[in-house]
Amino acid sequence: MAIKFKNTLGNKIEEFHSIVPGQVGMYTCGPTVYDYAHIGNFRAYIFEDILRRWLEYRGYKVTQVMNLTDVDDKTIRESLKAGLSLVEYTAKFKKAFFEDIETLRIERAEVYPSATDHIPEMVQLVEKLLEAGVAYRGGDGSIYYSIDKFPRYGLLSGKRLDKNIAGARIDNDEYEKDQAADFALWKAWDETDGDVFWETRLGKGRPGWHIECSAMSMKYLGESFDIHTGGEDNLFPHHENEVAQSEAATGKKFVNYWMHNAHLIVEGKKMSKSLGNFFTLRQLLDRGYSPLAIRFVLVTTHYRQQLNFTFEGLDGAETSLKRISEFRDMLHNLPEGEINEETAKALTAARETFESCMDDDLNISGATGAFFELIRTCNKLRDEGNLSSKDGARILEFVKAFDRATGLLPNRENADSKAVRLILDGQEIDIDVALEKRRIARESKDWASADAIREAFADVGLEVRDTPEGPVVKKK
RNA sequence: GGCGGCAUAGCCAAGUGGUAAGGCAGAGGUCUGCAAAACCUCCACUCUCCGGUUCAAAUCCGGAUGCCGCCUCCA
Repeated sequence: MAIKFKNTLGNKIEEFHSIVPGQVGMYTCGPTVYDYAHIGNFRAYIFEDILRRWLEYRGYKVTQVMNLTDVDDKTIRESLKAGLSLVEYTAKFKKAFFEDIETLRIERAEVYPSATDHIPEMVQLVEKLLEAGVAYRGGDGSIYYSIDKFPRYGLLSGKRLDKNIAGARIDNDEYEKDQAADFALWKAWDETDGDVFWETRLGKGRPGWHIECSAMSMKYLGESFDIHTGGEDNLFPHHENEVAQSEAATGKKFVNYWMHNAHLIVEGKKMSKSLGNFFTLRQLLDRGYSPLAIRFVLVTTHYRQQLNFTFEGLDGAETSLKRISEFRDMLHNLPEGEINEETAKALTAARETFESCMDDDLNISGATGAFFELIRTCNKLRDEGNLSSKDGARILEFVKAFDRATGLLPNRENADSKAVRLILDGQEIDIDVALEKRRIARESKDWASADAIREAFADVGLEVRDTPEGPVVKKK
């Protein structure tokens, strides 16, 4: 079955077919590196991560390009405020960004181009647009794109120029431009830019925001490529402008599939600094939430559905992850035996549901539902004594596949218990010794001593569970 | 004002014509010295509301209400 995606261009769900069979080129809108990224930003990056993981799962070789916007109004303003050069300032947040995506287990893109490293490419593209007659120099020396020259303008976002755009902005300072909705390709330097400028054939200045994505995507992915993603807010004007710039310059279709993720809200409200519900990843980690729980919350809601981020949900995510983790541990500790037909059937069903849900425009909620159903079925079979290590090995293959697609599995905690020593009655003792002491205490029904030993385990973050096969020590 | 999206239990959330997945939380139970884990049972006769189409609607159509996004570089 083919993968299907909701294509913003045309606003329909379509079968996905790449330009080159077996390969996908995708451009995913990345961060503007002027501050630490917040969970709303990460929702977009996680959606893009799930997208690339699923394409890889289905056998595509993915080339993902994610831009780093390191020159724009905000980066300039903040670097000036901080008294740092633009390069120094943005370097700090580039580093933070890479740390954060690592924390959230977001797979690395193939290329992370920075805008400031691609000024020549942008200049060249702007020159092409000037030659083509769709760009002009405004009264302020900046170069603007004339949207009247591009008949398809508005096709992607569904905006109609006559109705909305012209009337929407009431900005009487826009005298430099022919038309209000024209946008800057190249911004002539002025004093608010400080020492941020490039001397180019276009004059002294800096690139407009939209041009970097056209220039860099085409450099690394070609003039036409498969997928372009971003948050829904980028649809207009950013992506609309990208299409206009790119297609006017090349005469070719820029992108085949556009995908946009919905925003998130926090506790039912729009996330904003003034409401105090604005969170960076780092703030949530400081509150003690695990990276994987945050990932779980961001991953398990369909990307086109507005996500309500709640702390109750975050707590629930921690529990859900523990359940998955317990399940995997269980599969590693099964008795010898033969393959059980019932297990094989449940496994096949779970896998098919999982995969068909993901193929259907990345329906991750349905997909994880199938996975949890398998967990319950298998746990039950295990309780009944109908699950063997052979079954376990097969199921583990699917568990690994689930992890490849979602990145949700906790690290396997092979609690290196032997190395840990406990403090009991002020004395340091080995785990094995403690367990033996506890066994003796329990045999003589000395529950107080037995519980004290369990407490000692708890003090070093370990948990003792009594099972029919004897005590098991696990990390908490 | 223009355009678009969404509304399913305490919370998160799937389901797009055939009679409400899944997770978390909660209640009771099995097992256990106690725990933990796991399992079992219960937890939406109903999908914001009002009409309509249909043998049949959470699903399609119309209307109302509420929330969200875009319409100056915010994922």
